[in-house]
Amino acid sequence: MSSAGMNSPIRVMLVDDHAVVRSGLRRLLEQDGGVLVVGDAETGEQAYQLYSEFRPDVVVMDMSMPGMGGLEALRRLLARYPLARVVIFSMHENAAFATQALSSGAKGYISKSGLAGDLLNAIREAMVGRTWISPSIAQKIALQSLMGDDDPMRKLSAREFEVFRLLAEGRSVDEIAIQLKVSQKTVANYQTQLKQKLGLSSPVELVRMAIHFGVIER
Amino acid sequence: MSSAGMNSPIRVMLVDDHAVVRSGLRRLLEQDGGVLVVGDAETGEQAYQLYSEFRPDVVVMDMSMPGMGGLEALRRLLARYPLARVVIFSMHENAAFATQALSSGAKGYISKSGLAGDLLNAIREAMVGRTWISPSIAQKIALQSLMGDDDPMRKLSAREFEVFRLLAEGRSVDEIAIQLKVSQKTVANYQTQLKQKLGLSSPVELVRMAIHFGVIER
DNA sequence: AACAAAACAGGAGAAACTCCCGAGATGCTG
DNA sequence: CAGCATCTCGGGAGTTTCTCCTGTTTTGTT
Repeated sequence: MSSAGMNSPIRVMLVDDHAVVRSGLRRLLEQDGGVLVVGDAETGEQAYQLYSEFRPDVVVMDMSMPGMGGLEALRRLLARYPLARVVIFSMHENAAFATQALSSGAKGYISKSGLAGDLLNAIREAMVGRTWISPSIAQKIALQSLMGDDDPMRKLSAREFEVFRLLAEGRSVDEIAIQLKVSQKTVANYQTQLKQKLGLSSPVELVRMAIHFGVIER
Repeated sequence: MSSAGMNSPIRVMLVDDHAVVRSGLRRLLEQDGGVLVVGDAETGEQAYQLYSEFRPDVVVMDMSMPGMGGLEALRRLLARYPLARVVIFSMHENAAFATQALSSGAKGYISKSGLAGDLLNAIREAMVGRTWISPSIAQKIALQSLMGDDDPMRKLSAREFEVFRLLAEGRSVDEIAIQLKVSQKTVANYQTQLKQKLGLSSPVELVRMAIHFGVIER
């Protein structure tokens, strides 16, 4: 990182659907961290539109947002602005999500339940092109890649994972089709593929697997 | 209960698929409790066949057994021998199962994680025709019947509950049909009814409800 | 005995899923 | 950059699975 303290601050854009969270983060980052929050957005769509206006160095994005959701937003943003540096800030203390986010191109994955310093670390690292992961999550990923407890979730493509998640949350095929703006046919086909890839025979097993790997709560 | 201590022991039959558990229980009951274990069985089917041979005063039966399972075994046993006194001995610290067992005619519902004395209590009470429930479970049932947290599970008949449980565990309709020795048609129909009674629209919600009420783990 | 509830299952049509295929996009990799 | 693999997306056609309705038989209750 560029040596001492008198540098110009890192320009950050916050994306989170909860206004209070955004305010809190802004306060936190600006007071503690040599960061300037140049703008924020409530949804992935908005982030996508405002990115070119704010021109942030780093985007800090919540993962669970209404609408397209963080993962989808991440991928679209990167598709349009390949040089964007995005740090995912998630409530999911969970390897499956992290893997997905990172392999979709995120520069960091930070758990909301971690320390404030972690987020700053991630932002600073992202700024210089490196990747930073919450220690607790790094631990989990490392562990499960060492153990044979191999997460079948990693075999899923981004889109597949998305469909998997939505299915597990109880959305119907039609709802998902609408949300992702594709045909029911496509979603139905994804569903079939998922069952194959994960070795599932019933929708019920899908849910249980999702719960087991922490993709959904409860 | 018949006054003092010099009575002939209570004749008990143990039904549990784990041999070690049976041995342990036998030891426990015979040493501490004025009980004579006159026989045991590993499955519901076996219990059904051996009942008339052993003629126990009380049957102590595990609830989660392979094959037909404890609930089914209980109901068949009682169908054939209406005077049988059965105490259910379960790993499920859980009101839904208890309610089902009791309303199927069990004389007691004891949690495996409870005290040894509870089981003896239940056996002695069953012997004289009374019903005994683990205090912790009694608490739960009492609480939820006082609170409006009304367990929709109680609206299910025994058979419905069974099908519900198996579905939630991820069994397919066909598997269930075979296991319960009924047609797929019947199971499919139960499934539809369940969704209606419980207000479920997707298999996913079924699993979640099952987890919420402790019918399945995780 | 009469009645209600539960268990069981068939038929017919609707909905959902599977399997197969192919087109267009993107991304590596030699 | 050409070639090959992967991903995304969806149509067609057939199969399976649900749903809704109906009816019989058993069981339990008053």
